[in-house]
Amino acid sequence: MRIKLLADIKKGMKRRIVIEKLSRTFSVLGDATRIRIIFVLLREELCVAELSSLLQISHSAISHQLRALKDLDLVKSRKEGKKVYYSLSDRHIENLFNEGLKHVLEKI
Amino acid sequence: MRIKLLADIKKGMKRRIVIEKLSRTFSVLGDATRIRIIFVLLREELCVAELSSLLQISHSAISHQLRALKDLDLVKSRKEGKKVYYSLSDRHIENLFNEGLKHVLEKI
DNA sequence: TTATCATATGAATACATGTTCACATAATAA
DNA sequence: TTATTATGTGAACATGTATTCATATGATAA
Repeated sequence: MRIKLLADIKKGMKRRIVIEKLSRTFSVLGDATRIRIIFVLLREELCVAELSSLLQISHSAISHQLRALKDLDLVKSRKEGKKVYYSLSDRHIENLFNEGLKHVLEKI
Repeated sequence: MRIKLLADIKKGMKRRIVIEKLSRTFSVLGDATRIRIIFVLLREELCVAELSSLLQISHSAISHQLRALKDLDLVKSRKEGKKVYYSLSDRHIENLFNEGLKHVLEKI
């Protein structure tokens, strides 16, 4: 084992909080339903009923998943009367998706 | 509901296989142990024992996680005598990480 | 050959997670 | 007010997953 190299790498390791947050962010993207939600939100902000109709998933399930996405700051919401419109919270998400897609499409 | 918009968005939706593969890829990144493995592999290719020592995780656990990463083509391996050296399989992974980090560090 | 080292793997356990169901809010209409 | 619409939420169930343990494989050395 290359002890010196390992010690050097160890110094450069990220803080635990960063690791945790990053893994939780990827984790929340690691679900087909949430991926589909984000895909359509890339096109347009949508309310719960529209997402439910588009993806053929119950209002409740959509709502639960939107909460998960919101907890990790991946989507934001805007109230308009009874409806709540959801959209992506920033442009990094589009970049993340495009990088992920590049990787996936290369290996198919 | 904006029926016409929804129909239009529906047309642009990705195929199921792409959604599945992408979500599985993000999912495999959604674990602190695997994130740490990838972080150190960004610096240098490492063998199982080195990863185990560096991250203070059993050989077996490391080996299981490396398999998960390899199944999704995130890492590749190279045998040298008794040892097996692992490294990242392509440069997209570094970009993915950097985009993820940007998002995470912005919200901390 | 046998012994040792490095890694891989299957089973089992414990924990995490997605969906459904029932119900609770919140906003508007009647 | 009550009724209706849109969304949110807690509990429960089922499924998925990470780690440990024991064991297996593969490579090298003696």
